[in-house]
Amino acid sequence: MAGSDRGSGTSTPRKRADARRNEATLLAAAAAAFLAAGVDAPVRDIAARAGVGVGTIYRHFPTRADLIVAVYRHQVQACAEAAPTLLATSGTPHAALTAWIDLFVDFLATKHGLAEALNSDSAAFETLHGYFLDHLVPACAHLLDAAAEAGEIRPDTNAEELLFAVGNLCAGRAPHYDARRMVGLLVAGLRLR
Amino acid sequence: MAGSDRGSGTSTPRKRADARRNEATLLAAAAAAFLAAGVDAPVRDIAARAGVGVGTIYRHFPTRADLIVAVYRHQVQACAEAAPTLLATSGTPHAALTAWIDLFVDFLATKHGLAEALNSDSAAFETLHGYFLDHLVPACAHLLDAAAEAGEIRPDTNAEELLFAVGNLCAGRAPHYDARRMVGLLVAGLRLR
DNA sequence: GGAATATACGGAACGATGTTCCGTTTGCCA
DNA sequence: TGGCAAACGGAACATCGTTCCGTATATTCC
Repeated sequence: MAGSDRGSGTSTPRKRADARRNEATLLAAAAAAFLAAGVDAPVRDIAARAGVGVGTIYRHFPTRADLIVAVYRHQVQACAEAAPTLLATSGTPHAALTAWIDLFVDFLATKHGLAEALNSDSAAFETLHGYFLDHLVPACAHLLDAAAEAGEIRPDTNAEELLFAVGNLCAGRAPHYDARRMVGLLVAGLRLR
Repeated sequence: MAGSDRGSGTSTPRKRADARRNEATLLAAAAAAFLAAGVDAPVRDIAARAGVGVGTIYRHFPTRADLIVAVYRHQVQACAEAAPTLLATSGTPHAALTAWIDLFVDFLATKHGLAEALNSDSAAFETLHGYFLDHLVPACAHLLDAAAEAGEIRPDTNAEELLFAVGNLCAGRAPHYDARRMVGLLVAGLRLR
């Protein structure tokens, strides 16, 4: 986690100093651009913010998904790690599930275009899709299992599908639309009656 | 509804024959293009299919939303009109609601990109948004009211928000994602327990 | 310290797409 | 039939993602 000059197995020769510097600059620039214009911010804008050419972006982050993942990696990880904690501190598994999904919704709601990108079937976003799924599905499945075992929800619920649905509900904004409430309805629909 | 040469109040002079012909051709071409490539089909493709220049498209349908509305107008109307029928023939209001929403989902699911466009907050799609809302919200509200009155669902449900959520759930496709099931969960969440 | 070399950089260039604009064509009416 | 307003076509412009290659520079080796 802390190491930075080791690749997978075969030793990666270590990148040039300017390359590492640019990568960090680019990450900061992208974060700023995403905040200002959403995750669809034009490549040229990000490059300009970082003071580099567009080629440099593509060299470091071949697809937009790679850049998005790099920018939000820590927040996704934090979200995933919150699941067991919530399960331990909440009254019931269903309460923990609800709280955790709220966390996820809060995360998505503050990133314009992220939910849309997440649910795009474009091949370019497959990496993004995969990253989120790899990290968040196990966390969600854990909560789902606990709630199912406690007899609170129907046992056949698929974590991947649920997260995808939540992502969809968070995509798009409208005057009288509250994604949180709709997600709440969805989670309520999970409950056994 | 059947008249075609009257504007609002001041008499519209009636369009030229070639203009009327092109409009019909364009509608057919757009329908075909939407079917083949989704509602985001390139303007040039539609123009080519119709054998007209791109300028002609913009003259008849200033925004893509106008074109989409024109293409799907009849289906939307049919969907709206199905609501009272379903209410009369279904066992319970909630059953009618479920059936009607299934209808809506089926409609959306067969139009690639429509749900996405519907929930886009882009100003260009405001017309589309408005059209769907104007026609479908009353139909849905009717069913919602009936179900609420029968004590089947929570009475504070907003039709516009619900439809928007259903649209969102239908946007985006993934290997293990079934929009119908998720919509079912959402509607189940409406029920009083 | 001073080349040699691989690495990284910058930005021009290309293709796709939406949108506008204006010279040309054509239906319509007198 | 002549004239004009309506409509047309498609070139032209703007934006954006993506690629590519000549140039610059960090690193290494002597």
